This record gives sequence, C-alpha cells and structure tokens, in this order.
Amino acid sequence: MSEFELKSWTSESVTADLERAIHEHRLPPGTKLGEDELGEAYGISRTLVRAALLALSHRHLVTLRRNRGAFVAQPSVREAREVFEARALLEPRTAKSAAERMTDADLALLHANIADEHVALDAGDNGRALFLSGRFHVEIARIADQSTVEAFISELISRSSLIIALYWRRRAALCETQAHHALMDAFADRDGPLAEQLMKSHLLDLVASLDLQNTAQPPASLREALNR
Amino acid sequence: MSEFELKSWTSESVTADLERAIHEHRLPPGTKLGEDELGEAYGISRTLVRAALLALSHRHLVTLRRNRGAFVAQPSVREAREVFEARALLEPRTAKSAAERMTDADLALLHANIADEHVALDAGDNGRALFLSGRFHVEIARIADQSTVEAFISELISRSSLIIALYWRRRAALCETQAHHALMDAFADRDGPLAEQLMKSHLLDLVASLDLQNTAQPPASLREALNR
DNA sequence: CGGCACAAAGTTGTATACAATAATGCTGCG
DNA sequence: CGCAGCATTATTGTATACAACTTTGTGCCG
Repeated sequence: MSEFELKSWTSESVTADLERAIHEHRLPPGTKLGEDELGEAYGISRTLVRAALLALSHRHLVTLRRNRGAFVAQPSVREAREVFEARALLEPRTAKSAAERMTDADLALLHANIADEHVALDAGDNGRALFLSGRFHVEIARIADQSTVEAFISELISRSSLIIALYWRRRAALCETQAHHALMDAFADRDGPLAEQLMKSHLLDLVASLDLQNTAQPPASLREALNR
Repeated sequence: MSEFELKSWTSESVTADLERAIHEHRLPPGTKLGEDELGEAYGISRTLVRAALLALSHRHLVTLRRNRGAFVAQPSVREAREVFEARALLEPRTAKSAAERMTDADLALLHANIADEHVALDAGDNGRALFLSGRFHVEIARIADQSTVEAFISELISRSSLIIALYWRRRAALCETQAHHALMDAFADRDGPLAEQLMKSHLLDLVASLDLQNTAQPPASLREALNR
C-alpha cells in the first residue's frame, strides 16, 4: 500500500479510485470500508476518506449506516430492476443521438474500447473487462453530447456492476460483446433508429441474464446477513 | 437565526433545508455560501456544513470552487437545455406508469398539492408555489413506484428551479397550472398514454417559456461576473 | 499619480483531538 | 453451565486547531 502514499490524493481521486475498484469487483458488495483502514491505505486522514465515502453513497455505490460504518452497497432485487428500467428510459434514445453525431474519431475510440475489453478477457481479468464494457455505454452518452444524461448513465452503469456481482446467472462467459459489435455497425452507418433498437434489445438481454426471481437477496457474507 | 439552533441539525437535514431555500429562490443563483456563516446560522460546525455543501454539489445545486468557496449554481444555457432534455426522456414515461398505478389516495394527494400551490400563489409566495409545482412532478415519480428514477427527477426539478430563476421569460404569471390540471384529468381516468402525451407537451411548453437564446449567460452579480 | 510588490486578513483545506455510539469480551450470579 | 449486566475496546460523529491559499489593503517606487 505504501506506493499509494506517493501520490497526493484528493477526495475526488480517492472517490474515483474506490469507484473503479468497486466497478471491477475488487471490492465486492458488502465489503466493510473502514475509515482508518482506507486513510492508512491512501496515506490521508479520515476527513478526505469521509468525503469520498459520502460521494460514493450519493451514487448509491456505498451504504452508510450511522455509527456502524460504510459498506459496498448490495442492491436489492427491487433496486436492480429499477436501475435497468431507468437505463431503458435513458440509453436507447441516447444511442440514437450518438449515432447521429458520431465522428470517425468517436468510432475509433469505441473500437479501441472493445479491443481493450477483449485483451482483458483473454488475460482473464474479468473485472477490467466488465469495467470497459460499462465504459462503452458511458462513452456513447458522451458522444451524444449530453453530459447531464451521461452523469446519470455513469451512475447506473456502476450500480449495474454491483447488480451483476450479486445476480449474474451465467458464470462462464461474458459473451454479450456481440451486442456491442452490432451497435458498432449501426454507429458506423450512422443509423440512429437501428442503434436505438439495438440498445433497447441489449438492455433487455442484460436483464434476462440476471437471476432476479428470488425475493430474499443473497447476503455477501454471514456477518452482513445477521446484522441486518 | 437563533431559533434554528434549538433543532439538532444533521448534515442531511441541513442539506434538505438549503435545497429547499434554493428551490424557493430564497437563495438565488450565485449566492456565496460561506462555511462559517452557515455554521453559525445553524449552530453547527463547519464539518457538517461542508458535508451538506458537498451533497448539494453532487446534485449540481451548488458549485464548489477550490479555495474560493461554495456558491449557489448558475446553470449555463447549455446545461439548461440538457436538464430539460433529460426530463423529456424520464418524465413522460413515468407519468404513464403513474397513471396506470394511481390510487384514489394518490389522486387526493396530488389535488392537495395543487391546492397548496394556489394558496401560495394567492399569498404572493411565488417561491413556495414554485417549490410545490416541482413537488407535483416528484410525486408523480413516487406514484410510479420508481425510486431510482424519482431521485433523478428530483434532482432535475431542483436544477430546473435554478434555470427558471435565471432564464424565466414571462415575469408576470406562472399560469401553467393549466397543464397540471389537464394531467390530473388524465390521472383520474387512469389514461396512461394521455398522461404521457400531456407530460411531454408540458415539458415542451416549459422550455418554450424560457429565454435560452443568448450565448452569454447573465451573471447574477457583478462580483461573480468578474471573478470568472 | 499609477502600478507593482508585499503584508495582513479572511476563508477554505486538511489533520487531529475528543465525544458518542456500537461491538466485544469478561465476570458473576442464578 | 448459561445468561445477564457491565467494563473494555474499537469505530464513527463532531468540533476544533492549524496550514495553505486567495483576496484585499497599504505603501513604496517609478
């Protein structure tokens, strides 16, 4: 951890670092995020750690329990459904706008993103692959030139990562890169309506690949289950 | 201010109190929110004030400028357009869902909300009327039973209040309560598609009533204009 | 008289100290 | 032996102290 202390961390950079760790499943749902522990790891005081945890709680990535501490969030089945319903409202139209505004540079960037994802998958780094897969969606919002919607989608993508950690059904393959390739074709053709339709289907497929039937949510640890 | 000190404020309640003050235009865009000043007003230390200001900045209601302090946000024309585009993506469908799930109790609550708004208008309390007008939209999201979308809409509504403060064209009348009455009829009939269409039109009307033509944004104060 | 440099004041950024609360383990009694 | 109550420990909640930076005011020099 000592190498971290060389960098001069701000609450924002710590927030980003933690968000990425959560997004990549290095910090699984339910993980206790002790203030002293984090402060020591980053070489900063609890003041900045608390600011970072507060920011993450506002994005629903961390749950704060008064006098009890901060934990990586464990979205309920209910919340999982809501997140994907919100994505269904925002992302298809955003993909349409993106397709209509797409430049060649944007296309190249998206291609590179997919390539990186394949590299990560081949290297067995599923966490990084998942992160890059999410980035693909955020980049689309950026290309659509809607920073407000982009911020919402970015939050929803990160929360989706937690949902995948808890409810993903097919353990073996993240083979849904097909959907991203199909979207790329629509983008290359600047076909807005097609991109909108493809994104809509893609999100439905994603939800379908989750196990959201059970009413009781599986606790990440016995401790968490009993403290509830 | 001393009466405030009787209550035992938490960072959350201070956040809510400030958000409402901003929403009601008691704290206009550009207002400097000094930490000592706020701390003294609420009878709390800067620690809690900072937590509240941080929360408000995450909702884009407050702009934090490093080493310079916190200010009530002044959305740009660009941001104003984006906020209403995001609302256009979220609210019509949400109104449709709400119409389909509407109970008699929900209807009564919405009616009461509109009644309160009229009372506030008659009393000349435009700030409170504006707040209640926004609450109407948030309540619809609550009725639609989509807390994730509700949180987004709630943020967008508060930001819209800032936008109205800066870009509202017709100073005289907030006579667009007509639109809310029309929506109520659709809700009473549980007519989802109509509610969706009416909400869409309502949002378009709102944008049309704003003056978003000018490229340079009007500074709320000379000081702010020059410090930029 | 104007402008630049420096000093002083005020505000925010961060760390730390202390208080309050919850978790843990011990002890004694039934 | 088991459980209740209390002491201990650990962690979070809040306030405060100090450092860093920005802004403002003053005076010197050109």
